[in-house]
Amino acid sequence: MLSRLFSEVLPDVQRLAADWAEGTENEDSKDKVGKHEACDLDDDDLDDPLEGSSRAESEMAGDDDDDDEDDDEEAEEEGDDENSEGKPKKRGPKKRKMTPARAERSKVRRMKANTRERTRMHDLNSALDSLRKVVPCYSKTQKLSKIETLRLAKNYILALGEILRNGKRPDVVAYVQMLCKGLSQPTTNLVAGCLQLNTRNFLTEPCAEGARFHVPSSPFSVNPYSYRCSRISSPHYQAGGAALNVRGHSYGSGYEAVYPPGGTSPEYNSPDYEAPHSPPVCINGGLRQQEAPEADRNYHYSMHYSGLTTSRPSHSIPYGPSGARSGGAHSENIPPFHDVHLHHDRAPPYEDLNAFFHN
DNA sequence: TAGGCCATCTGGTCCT
DNA sequence: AGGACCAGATGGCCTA
Repeated sequence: MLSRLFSEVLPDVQRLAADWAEGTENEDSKDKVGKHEACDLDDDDLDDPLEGSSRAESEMAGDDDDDDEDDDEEAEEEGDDENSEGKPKKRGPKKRKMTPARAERSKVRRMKANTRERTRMHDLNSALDSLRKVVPCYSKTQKLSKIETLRLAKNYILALGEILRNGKRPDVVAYVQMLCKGLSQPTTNLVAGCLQLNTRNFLTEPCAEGARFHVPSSPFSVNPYSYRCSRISSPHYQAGGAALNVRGHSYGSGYEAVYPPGGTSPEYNSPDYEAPHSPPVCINGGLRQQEAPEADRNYHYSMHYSGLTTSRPSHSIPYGPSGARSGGAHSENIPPFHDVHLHHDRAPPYEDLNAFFHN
């Protein structure tokens, strides 16, 4: 599975990087001119505040690539190292005067370095985009942030590892719990929505009956942080979690656990599964409860993903068009599914999970 | 307006 | 020497 993942991702990354290199070459040079001038001015005009520091030294070292045309400058620079101001003479390489020629070379070097760095970061972002496409849910319009993408990918790998290790069909609830460990509330909702789970169900029902997979320090039970993710905490993602406030509020009614039809008790036993290093899921952090309009609340429809229909009615959770769960005492805002996909537009979650065993 | 996220620039360090 | 990688700084954009 992992090898498949890598074999899928790597070509994508390479292709995307190549595409980008082609497509943005001109853009880059344009960009360079505009933005770098200011920086280059800094280089040339700013007095170095770190006199005698490593920065000054490195600058000197960087200037060692002087060609012959600087040789004639050496003589006049010799005198500069004499401590004309009475300061103790500095050790190490002599600081050379920033002649126009040297400044020009320094500028060129810096521009080249900047371009490389930009390219590198773009490649990194391309790789992240590829990663976004292979983690359990993917939205074209609401991208997961970088950090959330990495967290989700980590959880995904761990979850797949659990599945392989146990060799058993997992419980969807526990599976989603694993996926969402340490993720922000909006991301949690996104993933849960992708997997056709009511977020709150697994928030409030941490384990199916008999499940051994328990998150010891479950991020769903306590939220010491208020972690907010502006990128995906857009109105689309105003989450049901907002209604679930762990800080002394009770939200007992209206919750129904959603278990897979005929789902077996999960046998997760994951001692290796580390507690989240990142701010755990935010139950109410920064998210307002959004009550769906009455019309929405009364509007039922089966979730439909692009190219995906659920064959299991009991997995179809009635949601309003705005994502609000209908018919309940609470609203449940779920991401807009028209552009949210299980990666590769695969089958519904349970078929998805089954596929893990048959690969 | 504050905070999160991001792109970019920059200098330092390490490696080839 | 030059490139890759990294982390800090900065400013812009977006959302609550």
